[in-house]
Amino acid sequence: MTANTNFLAHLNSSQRRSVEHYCGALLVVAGAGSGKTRALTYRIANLIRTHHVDPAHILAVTFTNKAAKEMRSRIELLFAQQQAELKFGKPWGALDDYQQTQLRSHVYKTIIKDLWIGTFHGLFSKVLRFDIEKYQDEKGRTWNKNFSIFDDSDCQGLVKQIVVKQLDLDDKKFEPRAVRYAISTAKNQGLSPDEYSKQQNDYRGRVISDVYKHYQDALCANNALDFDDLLLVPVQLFRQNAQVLDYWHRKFRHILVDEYQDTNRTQYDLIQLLVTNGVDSKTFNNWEHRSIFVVGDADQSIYSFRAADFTILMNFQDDFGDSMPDDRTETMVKLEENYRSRENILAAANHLIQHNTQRIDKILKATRGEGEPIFLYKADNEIDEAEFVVSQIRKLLRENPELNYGNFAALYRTNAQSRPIEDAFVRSQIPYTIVGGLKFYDRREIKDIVAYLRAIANPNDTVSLLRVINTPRRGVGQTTIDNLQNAAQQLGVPLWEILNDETSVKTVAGRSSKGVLNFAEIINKWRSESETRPVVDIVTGIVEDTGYVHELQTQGTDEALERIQNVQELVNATIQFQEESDEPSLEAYLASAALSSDLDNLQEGKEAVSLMTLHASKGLEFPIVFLVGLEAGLFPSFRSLNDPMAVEEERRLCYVGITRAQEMLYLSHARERRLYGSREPAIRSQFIGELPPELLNSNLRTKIKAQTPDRTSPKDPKTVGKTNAQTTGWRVGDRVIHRSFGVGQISHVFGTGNKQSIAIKFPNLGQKIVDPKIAGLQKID
DNA sequence: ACAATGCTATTTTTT
DNA sequence: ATAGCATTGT
Repeated sequence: MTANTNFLAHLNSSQRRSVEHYCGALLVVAGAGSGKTRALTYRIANLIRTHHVDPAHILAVTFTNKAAKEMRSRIELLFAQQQAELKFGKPWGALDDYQQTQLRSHVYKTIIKDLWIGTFHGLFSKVLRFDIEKYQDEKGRTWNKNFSIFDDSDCQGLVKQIVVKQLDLDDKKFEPRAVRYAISTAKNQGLSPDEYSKQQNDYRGRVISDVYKHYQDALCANNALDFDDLLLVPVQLFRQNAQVLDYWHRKFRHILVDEYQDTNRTQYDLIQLLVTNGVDSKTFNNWEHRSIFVVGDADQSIYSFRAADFTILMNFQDDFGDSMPDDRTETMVKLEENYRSRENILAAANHLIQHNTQRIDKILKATRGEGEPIFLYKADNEIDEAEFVVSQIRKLLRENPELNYGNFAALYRTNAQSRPIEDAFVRSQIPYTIVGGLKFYDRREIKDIVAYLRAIANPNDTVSLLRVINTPRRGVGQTTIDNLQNAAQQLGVPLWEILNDETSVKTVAGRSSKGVLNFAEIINKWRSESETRPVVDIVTGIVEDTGYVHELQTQGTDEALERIQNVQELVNATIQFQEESDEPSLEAYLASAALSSDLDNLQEGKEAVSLMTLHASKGLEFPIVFLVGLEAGLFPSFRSLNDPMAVEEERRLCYVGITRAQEMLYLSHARERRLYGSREPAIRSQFIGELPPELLNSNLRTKIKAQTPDRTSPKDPKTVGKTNAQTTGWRVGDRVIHRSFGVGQISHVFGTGNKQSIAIKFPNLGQKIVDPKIAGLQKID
């Protein structure tokens, strides 16, 4: 047991309590930089090492694939380090490279391989590969295990088809994007088309529900699922098939969820079902050899647009925990010591976030000394702002030889803001990597090749077939395609059945049949090859047989050249996939491609400045951070301005940004910014005024002073009188009327007295959390 | 069947 | 500003 004591030694008491948690429920409220990844990885190691839990019984959910990868590798290292002592009697560092690799690969085979670590989407798409054939939806629709995963643009295309072609509606009035979003929201609330339909009583709602039905038909016809289905289908399957649920419930005895504040309803349902085997959480109490361990920070909840709901985190104590107050509870631990940022940075972050009304009370405690003041730069325009970033990077590099480009990050609200910064970096020859924006797998050429792969894996995937039936050009035009599709529809068979039948093609396609037949032949050839050959071979084979790269070469433009490069990168990606994956099937590759994000490719240790959105920066840290574009309407986004809860989310986003910084933080805003091509005047963000002025240095003469009144200040006339009459007495179930949201029903009450906030469900707006002191609430009897 | 031209929405954030 | 889209022309 010496190894154990050793390994728990460098943890503080809260971390230690988390790591040593064995059975039952535990909520770890983990502030930014408080060592939550360490808590998670150590706990998994401790379950296996101390409690002899079989790795195959552990399910760990992360927010990104990158986090999953990192978690695996950290756990691997922990075990490898232990075994270094056991097998070689030496500390890890004293081993040579060969011994290290040998140990790591041994650990991988015996432990890591069996752990289920991944994102919700990744993990449950894997579950579906096993069990989707046991699922049937309310209309009897079924899927098989070769299902395709449709990305956002595939889905939007489907919706557009339905709106315009099938229902003959105006796509100005029913924007595919908006309709798709509505369907997605319905799915995230766990509503099937029928259930959704029942809730609609206006025209628009009924149309959307109609589109939703057709949309499900289309997905089914393609044997395809969208992102939301990857979670919703397992929930429905678990509910309709007790044996399937029981199997996974027995398998996943220890469940860990990271970033719990950003889970949505469906994700919660999955966790709830797996933990309790379908029993109500409140009556469930069989925690023998079983645990649920979630880590999160309500202050970092920034995905409500994706239906994330941090009240799920705030309800954890009632759902799974002992519901005791904070000072007596056994099922919650707070990690409040911050090991990342300097005190000045933390003070700014703490100060800012206290402007929010709805949060779990928590403050980050500094452990690393005061540090430099925060610097605020007021730029003339976005170009000046970018040049400021450049000049500071140069200055800091000059003055601090230990720094390199990799220690810097520039964070912004929207992807479009990267442009001027990129331009400035190019001019100044500063190396940079940009994370996010256009994803690798969103590039046209990559989507083309992947469409071939999808069509090969899943003959019913008509969307993919249509994408590439004439790519590269093989003389198959729109009329031919229409004829083929009509034929398929008349016969009630998937398009592929027509393409695969020579006589049909010749009758329907006439002169164009040569191209169609050639296409079908290529698909057939590689479909049979795919049974034995690895994914790389299929990719290179497709590229070769279709003349895809050849066509690009004849074009010879710069753009074409870049596309060729990207195709080569795809080949490399498949090789890498094969090396890293323990199940290198075509289906598994396609799943990983569909669910991968650009973020996953961020290599640390590369000497380049990182550029990314604030959302993408969650979970990362950098010695020096530039937070740019702090302007009203940009950050906070103009879409949030009339919704107090949305502004709170923007503020949390700002909090996330600030807490990425370890040593130094630079904030900037421009007086004038180019937007859509024209210059627009800009005023600085309210968030700047919410930071403590004494921590800020600035290039301005005028002293910065707080201009926004403190919302909870008793000087605010609205908060006096009116509210004192009704600060207490809010109860779940009460019907209330809200100044701007209308009538709703209270679904939850958080906290007591002055710190109270309440969640209200509004029939059309969903759930909102409001501060009763400022919301102008009235109870209706 | 395909190229060229003009029009338009796009900008919140992403698994 | 610009890329992707739709409509038009060859």
